[in-house]
Amino acid sequence: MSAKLRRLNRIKELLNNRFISSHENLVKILDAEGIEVTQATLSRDFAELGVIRAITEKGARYILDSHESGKQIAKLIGFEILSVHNNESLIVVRTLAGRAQGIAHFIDRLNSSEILGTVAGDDTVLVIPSSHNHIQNIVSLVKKMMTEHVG
Amino acid sequence: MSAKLRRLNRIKELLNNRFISSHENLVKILDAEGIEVTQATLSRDFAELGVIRAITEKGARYILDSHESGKQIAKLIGFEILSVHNNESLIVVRTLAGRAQGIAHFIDRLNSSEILGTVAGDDTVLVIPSSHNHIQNIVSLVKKMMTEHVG
DNA sequence: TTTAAAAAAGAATATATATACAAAGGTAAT
DNA sequence: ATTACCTTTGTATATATATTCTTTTTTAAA
Repeated sequence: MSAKLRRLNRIKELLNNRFISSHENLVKILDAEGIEVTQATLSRDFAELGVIRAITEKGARYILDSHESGKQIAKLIGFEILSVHNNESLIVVRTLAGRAQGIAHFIDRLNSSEILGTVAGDDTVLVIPSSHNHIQNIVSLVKKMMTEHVG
Repeated sequence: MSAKLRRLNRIKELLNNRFISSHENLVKILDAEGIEVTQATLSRDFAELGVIRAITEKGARYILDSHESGKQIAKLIGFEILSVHNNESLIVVRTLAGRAQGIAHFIDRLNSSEILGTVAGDDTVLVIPSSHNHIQNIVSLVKKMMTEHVG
């Protein structure tokens, strides 16, 4: 993986988990992690990632754009799953932008025989059941996992 | 109604209907309408209204942070869809390389109850229907969207 | 109406972000 | 390895936004 890609991924994580108030703010956080970058580069990265700036009570906050509004996202803390739904053949788990891979990994490790596998995009995880009969069980399982971990 | 309230209402309208790229940009538009205001005041108004700034291909755009505003953002994504097909359980949308995330995002923002979610790779978007019965409707929806926005 | 307090707004400026340009780094073909 | 090209980045700076300080306007009570 290229240095840039690594940086972009880390930026996504930080935007989801911390209150990033300015480019310079993020420059320092990344620097402390050994990722050296200038404000100018972050300006470009933000454009590339589709980052938006919301004005909050605590000043500006940079967040990843997703299907939720800026304010809603800004309020979210920790690794939350937004929803779990299904149709006749699949289960769809919605998460925050950039979180899907992690959630999918977590689901994989449940090692359930009822789950054939998962496919993760950026903010959506597809769970493929080993049989349509297992769909409700899997939905329950994921919802339970969600409450246990979000508390 | 106070002058300030009148201004705030007009600002909301303008943010919804026009591409506002900066405070100064809006200062001029308002001035042309006989509403005199400085950049500093708009800075305060934007904070009060919860305006957010999105970085688009055409530069910054200021939008209201509301559920409606998501649709505004979506309109900004320029894209081309190459094909829309389906089987008994899924819809597959093919796009140009690198465009899938944007298309998926756009489809998400349609906020259709018939769509559970999307998963995007590089040039392919998987659309998961909330029921198999909705597949034809979704195909039509996406095709309509395609002609409206690419035409 | 006068007055005191609060709210709103402007001017100047501090702070923050985007970009032009140059340089460095990477890639593919020869 | 060399060339030509494309991408990425930094530096310096232009552009844009937020804030401090001050003045003006509005509001409410007497």
